[in-house]
Order: sequence, then structure tokens, then C-alpha cells
Amino acid sequence: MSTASHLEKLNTAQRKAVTHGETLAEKGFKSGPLLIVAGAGTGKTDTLAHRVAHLVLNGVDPARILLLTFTRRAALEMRRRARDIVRKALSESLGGVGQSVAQRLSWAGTFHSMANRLLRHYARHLQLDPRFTVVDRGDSADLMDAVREELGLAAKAERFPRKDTCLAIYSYRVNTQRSLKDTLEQQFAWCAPWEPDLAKLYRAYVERKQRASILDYDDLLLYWHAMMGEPKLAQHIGEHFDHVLVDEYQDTNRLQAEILHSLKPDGAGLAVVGDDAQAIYSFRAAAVENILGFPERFTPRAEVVTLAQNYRSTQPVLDAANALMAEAPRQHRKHLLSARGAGARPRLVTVDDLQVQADFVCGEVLRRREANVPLRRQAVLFRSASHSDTLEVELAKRKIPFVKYGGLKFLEASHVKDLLSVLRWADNPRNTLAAFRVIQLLQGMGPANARKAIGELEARQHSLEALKDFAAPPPSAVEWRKLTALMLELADPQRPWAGQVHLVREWYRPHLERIYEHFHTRLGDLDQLELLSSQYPSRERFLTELTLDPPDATSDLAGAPVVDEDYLVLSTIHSAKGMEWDTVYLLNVVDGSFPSEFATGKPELIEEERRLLYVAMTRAQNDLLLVAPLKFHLTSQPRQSDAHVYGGRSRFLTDKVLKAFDSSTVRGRELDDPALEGAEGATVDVAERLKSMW
DNA sequence: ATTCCCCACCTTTTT
DNA sequence: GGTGGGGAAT
Repeated sequence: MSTASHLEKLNTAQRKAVTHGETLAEKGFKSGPLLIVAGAGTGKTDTLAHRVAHLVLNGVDPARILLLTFTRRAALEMRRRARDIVRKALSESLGGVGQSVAQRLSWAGTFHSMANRLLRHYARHLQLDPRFTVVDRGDSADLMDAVREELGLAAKAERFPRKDTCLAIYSYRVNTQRSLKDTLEQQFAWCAPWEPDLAKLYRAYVERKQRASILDYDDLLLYWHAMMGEPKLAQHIGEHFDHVLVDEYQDTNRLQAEILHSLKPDGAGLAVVGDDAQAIYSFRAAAVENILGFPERFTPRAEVVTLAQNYRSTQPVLDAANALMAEAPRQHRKHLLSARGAGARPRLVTVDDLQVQADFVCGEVLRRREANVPLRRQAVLFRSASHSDTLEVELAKRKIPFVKYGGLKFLEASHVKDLLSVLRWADNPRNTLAAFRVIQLLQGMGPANARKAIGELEARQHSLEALKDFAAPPPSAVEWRKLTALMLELADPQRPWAGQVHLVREWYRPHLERIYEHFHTRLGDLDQLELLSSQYPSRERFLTELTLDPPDATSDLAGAPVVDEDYLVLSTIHSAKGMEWDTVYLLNVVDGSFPSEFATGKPELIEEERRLLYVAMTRAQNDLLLVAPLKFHLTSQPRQSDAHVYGGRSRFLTDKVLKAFDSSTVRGRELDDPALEGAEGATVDVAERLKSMW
């Protein structure tokens, strides 16, 4: 296989990464640990996919490869590419093999989804109900809030931290494996006085989840981690996989790193890939030290292969990115070199305000489309989801179709949560969180009655039959019977999954109309949900996978584009990771956004913002445009105020960095009609004239 | 006990 | 501009 055609188009470093351990081929490639440091655009995904394919072509069983990625999308992509490589490498007559490779490569997914799968499998070893419910961030927060209320912490004289803050602290502490005290002191200093109360809250929160057979995102990792702490189980699971490959290793947290080490204590068969310059998830407790210290964690040290040949961008784009990173104090220095050569210099365009920015971007987008760069080869990126608001309005006005990634999700809409809660309750009758929500949808049923009803359910081991015997307050009696009938129907194990969402939707409709103002648009979302549900084989799979991999594009303003139709991509930088476009526009490149006004204070946070800008810039293949509005509204201002900053050039755009850019200014009226230009200097003070009339 | 209405507060990034 | 919490009316 050493001269195999699938290796031909790889460069030396890539080939080294792909074939690492080949000399041990007869032992199934179980070589020592490997770290691939892959700069932006250096063919990281391709290299990993080739490695998977290469392993398979050399006799490794795809079912014994664990491939951990950061998003579900990345996992699918990796599977697809590996399949294509294998298919191509083998003779055409064996075409079917490629297909089965992708299928057999079933252990490919996010840490969380693989955890979910393993935990359901080993549930009985963990005294865990295999029908456990996975709850998303919002539900976790609601649960936290309920506990917070019950403990009387909400009513304290001094403001107790809000539910989201409580959850953020909890999550950070869990994922970093630090003590609560340290977490508070270092990350949430303003909450430190509440430490004893928070500890109490978290204990109650954990108990509550356990009683209801609920696992939150963190629990998926925690349980997996705990499971790996039991030597027999750890060995059993570790032996199931000959190879463990991890993508985006720079964004793993301590818990995840420890899981990996217990899977492969000596590092045999372990290969991780990442780029410390693209570490942008520290807020989620990601530990860059994982990648920096990876080689030394093993004896002998792990092999390190560095990929620096960039296939994505032209050299001028990389010059800008390199200049930006050259000013980062702590890093693994690498200099990206383009395999594509010369191209247009990146531009920094200064505009008056957000409206001019939106106008300008629309104009540029259309101009490029005329020049045969389709919309889907262009993307607009920004620091936070709301930064595209003005642009979205403008795009809709000009009927330019777009899809937005990141930001508020479909699943966070309350009506969607209502409907899903019914299904969750039916799926796991012990899920009192869902029950609590559903019961209160009925008119006349508030928190008190809901608690009473749930109390009776608990007393009868959560048998839904108990619903029949609950004496609902007379005004709600009729609706209570309808709900009871619905729940019993859904709970019937004989009932096929198909049609269940429809059933719930029909039941829910009158409540929806009563509760919400514009119920029609919301009804549309439920139709979407019904459609989506038909793609899943079972209720459990639907609910879990929806939570672990929520649909991440919203495009309500311009109307959902039909597949294959051309549309512009709008995305937060975080959601744009790993992607690439011909042209990239970056909005609001000003201080307050780059770096985010919330990140100031700590040097590490500022550096992460720099990396964020770096990630954004390195998404561009040919054209990179940074737009800097002179007038930029700061968030977190008192309402109704028009507070903004002027000329806040991003501190990352130093004179040195700016040398890599062509700078220009665009004034609002230039966009309207160039023919009106040329009247500079001739101004009329209309206001003064009107006043002087009196 | 529920519901409705008003007021204060806060506004990042995501599995 | 939306949401969450508190208080008053039903």
C-alpha cells in the first residue's frame, strides 16, 4: 500500500501524518500517540480523512475506529470523505465497499453524542435508567431556576446570581475539574460571596436531575468520565477501539482530555489534530494546554507533525493573518505559506455607521455575484449573532436570500419547547421538568397545581395512569382529560413513532392560539418540526439527537431557501469554524467587537479575541474585506440611549498589520448615486436658516 | 392560586 | 427590544 494512489496528492507532512505507524501495519497500525499541528487551511480535514481511509485500506475495521469531532457536521464530512477515498483507492468493481465503510464508521461524532451512545449501552453498570433524557442548555437553566426557587435563594435580600450565571459557573467548574472556590475566585469573582449557597444549589440540582433521569450536556461527559474511572469498564471500552482520532483538539477541555487518556493510557492508536492559534472556546472551559502539553504526556513523547502549507487562501490573505498572529505574545509560531500564490490584497473599509456598512456589503455581494461568484461562495462573519441585524433587514429588502448560522436557535422558541416537552414527558415519565411545563399550558393550571399533580405522579412511580385520578380544578377539568388521553396514547409502547408529532400538534394548537399573539408563524415552526421528526427512526432518537445536534440555521427574514438555491451565508465566527468561502466580509472590526467589550480585562481573554479574528480572516480564499463602522453602538447601554463610540479602530489592527491591507473609506451617499458626488464643501445649515425665520 | 400588567434589568461565543 | 420578577386584581 505504500505507493497507493490515495497518498499521491498529499504533501510530505500530510503523508507522514496519514501513514504514521505504518511500520506496525501487521499489528493494525497501533503505533504511539500522534499530534498533528495543522494551521488554518492546511488540509486538516483531508489529512484526517485520509488517515481513516488509509487505516481501513490496511485492514483496520472501521467499526473499531472512534472519531471525535467538534460538530456533527464535521463528523459527517469526515465520513463522506473517507468513504470517497477508500472507494477511489479500490478498484471500481468493489465500489460497494466504500459505502459500507461509511456505514461501519459509526463511531464518528461529537464527544457528547458518543457519550450518549456509550452511556445508554452501559447504563445498567452505572445504575442509570437507559431511557434517560438529555436536556439542552435552556432546560438545564429552567431546572436550575426551579431548584433555586425551592431553596429560597431567589428571595434573598441581595441579588443571588441568575439562573444562567448559576449554570455557567456549574458548567465551568465541572468541565475544568476545578474546585468551586477556585472557579468563583478566578472566573466569577462577583459571585464568590455566594459560595456556600451555590454549593447547596448545585447539590440539589444534581439530586434533582438524578431523580428525574435527566442528563445535561455536562453530565454526558461527567458520566463518561466516571465510567472510565472504573478500571474494568475503562479497559473494556478502550479495547473496543483500535484507533481514536480527535479533531479540533485545541478546543477540548480537561474532562475530555482525561476521557481520552483513560481510553488509551499509553497513547497507542491515539491521533489528535488541532491548531493552538484557533483556540476560541475557553469560555466553554476548553484548555489550550491540552494541545500544548500533549507530546509530553506520554513516554516516549508523542510524535508531532506540523502542517503549514496552506491550500485555501492566496498569499496576501495569509500575509494579513500572519501579521496579526505575529503580535500574539504566547503561541506556537508558524508561518502560513500559500500554495496558491498571489491574489488581491485584503481591504479594510471604513464606513460611517451600521446602515452604510449594510449597504456597502449588499453592494459588494451583488457586484461579485455579477462577476460569477455565487452567493454561497460568499460569507458575512461577525463576532456575535446580533451584529448582523441591520444587514439582515437590508438583505431582506433587496431580496437577497441568506442563511444564518449561530445565534438564537429554533429549539429555544417557547412554542417549540412546549411541543417537545410533551414528547419528552411521554418518553421519560420521570422527567418532571417536562411535565411541569406541559401541565401549565392548561388554562387554570399554574405552578401550584402543577406541583400537586406531579406530587401524585411521583407517589405512584410516575405511572401516567395516575393522571386519570388527579382532581384538576373544575375550570381545567375538560382540558385535563384531554391531556391525560394524549399522554396515555403517546405512552403506549405499541404506538408507532410516525404521526406522534402530529398528534401532539393537534392537541397543542388551541393552547398555542390562546397563549401567543401571532400564532400563525409559530404554527409554521411546528410544521417544520413535524417534517423534521419524520427523518428519525424513533422518538428517543429524535429527542436526543435534536438536543445534541440542533438545527443551526435560521433564515426567517428572507424565507428559507430551497436546497440547491443560491444563498448568502451569515455566520458567527464560532459557527464558521472549519469552513471556507471565496469572499469573506467581516463586520464591525472595531474595539468593542474585536475584542468584544466583555473580553477586556484579562490578557488571556484578549488573546482569544485575537485568535477569533484570525479564524475569521483565514476563512477567505480570495477576497477578504474587513468593515469598520466609525459609529458603533455599544451593547449593554441604558435603554433608549444612543451611546456609541467613534473611530474605535480595533486594537489588533496595528500599523504593522494594516500594512497588509488596502484601506479605504466609503461614505453613505456614495452608495446611493455616484452622480450626486462633487458638491463637497457646499453645505447649507438648514436648521439655522429655519430658526432664523422666526 | 392564577393571571395580568408594569417595571427593571441586561444584552457573546456553543456541545 | 425582550425577558424575568414582583405585585395587584380576579
